[in-house]
Amino acid sequence: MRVTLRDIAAEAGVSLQTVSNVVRGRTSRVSEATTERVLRLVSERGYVPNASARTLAASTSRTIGLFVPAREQTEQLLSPYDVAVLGGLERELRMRGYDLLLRGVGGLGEVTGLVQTWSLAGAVLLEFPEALLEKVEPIGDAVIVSLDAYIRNPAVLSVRSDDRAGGRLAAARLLAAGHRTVAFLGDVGADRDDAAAAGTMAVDSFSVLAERLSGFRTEALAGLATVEYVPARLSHGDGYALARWWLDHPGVPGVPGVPGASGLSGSSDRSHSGRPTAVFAAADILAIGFIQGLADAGVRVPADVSVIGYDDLAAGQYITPRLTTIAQDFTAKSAAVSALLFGETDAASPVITPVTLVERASVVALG
Amino acid sequence: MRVTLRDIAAEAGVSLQTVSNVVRGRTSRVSEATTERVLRLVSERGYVPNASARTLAASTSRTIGLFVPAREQTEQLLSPYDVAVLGGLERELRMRGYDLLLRGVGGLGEVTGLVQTWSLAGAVLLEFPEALLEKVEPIGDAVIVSLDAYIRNPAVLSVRSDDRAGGRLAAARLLAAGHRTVAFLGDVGADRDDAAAAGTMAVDSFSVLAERLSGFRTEALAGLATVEYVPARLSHGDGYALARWWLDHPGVPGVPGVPGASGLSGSSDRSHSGRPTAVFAAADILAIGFIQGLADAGVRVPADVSVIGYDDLAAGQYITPRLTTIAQDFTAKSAAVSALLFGETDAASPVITPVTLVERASVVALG
DNA sequence: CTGAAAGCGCTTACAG
DNA sequence: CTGAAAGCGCTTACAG
Repeated sequence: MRVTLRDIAAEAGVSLQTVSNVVRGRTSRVSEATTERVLRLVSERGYVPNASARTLAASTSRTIGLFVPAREQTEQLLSPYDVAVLGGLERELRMRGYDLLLRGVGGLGEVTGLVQTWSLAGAVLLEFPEALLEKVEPIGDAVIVSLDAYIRNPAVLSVRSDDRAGGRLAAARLLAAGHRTVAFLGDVGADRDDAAAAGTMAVDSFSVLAERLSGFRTEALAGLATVEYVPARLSHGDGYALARWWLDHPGVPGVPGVPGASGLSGSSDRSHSGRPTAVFAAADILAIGFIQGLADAGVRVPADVSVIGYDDLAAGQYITPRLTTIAQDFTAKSAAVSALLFGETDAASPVITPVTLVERASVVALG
Repeated sequence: MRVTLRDIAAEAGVSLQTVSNVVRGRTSRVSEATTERVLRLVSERGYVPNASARTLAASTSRTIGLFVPAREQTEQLLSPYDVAVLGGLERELRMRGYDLLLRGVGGLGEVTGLVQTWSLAGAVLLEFPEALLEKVEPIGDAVIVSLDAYIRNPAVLSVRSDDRAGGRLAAARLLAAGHRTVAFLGDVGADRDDAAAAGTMAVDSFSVLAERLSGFRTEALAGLATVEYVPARLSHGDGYALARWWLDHPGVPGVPGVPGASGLSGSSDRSHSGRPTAVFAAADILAIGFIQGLADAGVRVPADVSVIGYDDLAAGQYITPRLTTIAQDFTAKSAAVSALLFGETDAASPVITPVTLVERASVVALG
């Protein structure tokens, strides 16, 4: 039989309520002597609180839901990016005595249901489309936090990296290496206002990418470079397929088909649009796929094209050449999510986490 | 205010118990008419069951705990292998109406506590050392399932791949390619009986790897090959570092320092122990690290050395050359865990899942 | 096939 | 600083 609060109370000769107070650390209301006695009993008898009873009585649990869109059977529930976020978050919650419920969901209704069923204290929404996030309505007192979304919905707090700065950093790095014909890989999606105007939410926008592109373009243009925008989903497969785009690209005039043609070097001709000598892939997974696609086609990175990624996933260090990338601060991101979840006053939504350039081997000076 | 069973009962004009029966699908005890009426009300009023009340009353929850050893702050909670297992498991549980609690733990005491606190129906233990698993004691009626462990403890069920067959498959593949000097990369750990004799459990054994080695060695020896055993932790870093081992290896007599020396071709001299021409890394992550380490040292895979892995993680397709490997059936593994968890009669512990050779590009015929 | 009672183990006010 | 009561929303026997 499991030992309950009542058992401890009986043995200690105090009321049930006193034991409850001690167990929850409200020792200011209890004399030192009884606190000590109760604590000893708790440890001796191996008392563990019953979370269900606690939740039922308090109508809130020390549990946070982590929700991810449910995938096809063959796909993984969690992307490497999700895993990076999850690691820090689980740790953060554990330190605070909270537990984590992990679920793939098919829609907003499910998250509402789950939050209610479990009396969750909060929910974090990973990889939810912005259009969906805009529709979220408050669910009791649960705090709802999204990652990497640019939304107006006050019911959903958010944490994201400084995407625009990241884009700028990437452009600056390529500019510094002498590149003047560059490309952005990533799908910015439908324009938010277009979608709204069309009266539909079916068309989603990916503002995170739009921001990265915006920062990248601004900086690149200021450096007198030509920027090409190439839509692509953030997947290894899309990156891989993009090798074709690069190969089929009209070459530099006068130097057709020759990658990294020296004729481009130092060029500041903005109207000129030859094959990019450097590429900014808006996510590492995309960059990795792209590099592999090129490798399979016999194109060398960075000798023929420089590539810079975004995220700084571990996988970026496992490829050849090691990926130069814009690193996210995953620890800061987890901490921010948790600060928002627990209503810490120093965190105001949206929380924007810093971004840094990680120099490795996939970007090289032109010429 | 949340709508409860009692609200529905009042509106429907039936007892609370009847509503409970309908909601739980025990419709055999309820007339069709009232079932229908109750169901309509449930959906109209948006009733969702309260998991805490349910768990408290039934003293068991529809929740499974997934426990992983807690890591250092900098490490990720979940390895790519864990992610592969988790994906299928979460889906399996979701289909059955179960939820998943994910936790990093510091010891067995924590899992016991968590199982009790949440009245978990079951727990799955990922990456737990076998020595620890042997010490697990029954926790109420909770089903405890481990992955990839060879244990005698009847309190812990287990699911693993056919490690020995996997080892044999790897050896057979290398043999078929003409390799006769091969190596096994992976840490078999302390011998189980040695550890027991020493009266300590601090020294752990890794039977999964011992089995893979055993299968590999048996098959390789039967093919008259020389097998070298090289201890290494299953990490990218250890694999990377192992490039040194290969480079510093005494070369083939008469052909010092020349990798893949043709003098070796077709050799069946078992006493001869030159530099391995092929390597079986007991986990993909190790194989990937090794390949990169070699690449950085200017050694080409598979031209200079062939490499075969184990697991078939997605990452194996993201490197150059694509990794030839022994694939685990993660879907089968998830299904088996779930079958064990829910006491399906067709599943007897240990469940051994099949393994297959996935041919890609990192193994090539010698010479 | 349906109903009234007891109880799961806590917390939340409210008294002393 | 400590205690007795009520109640959270269900499920589990047990009656009819």
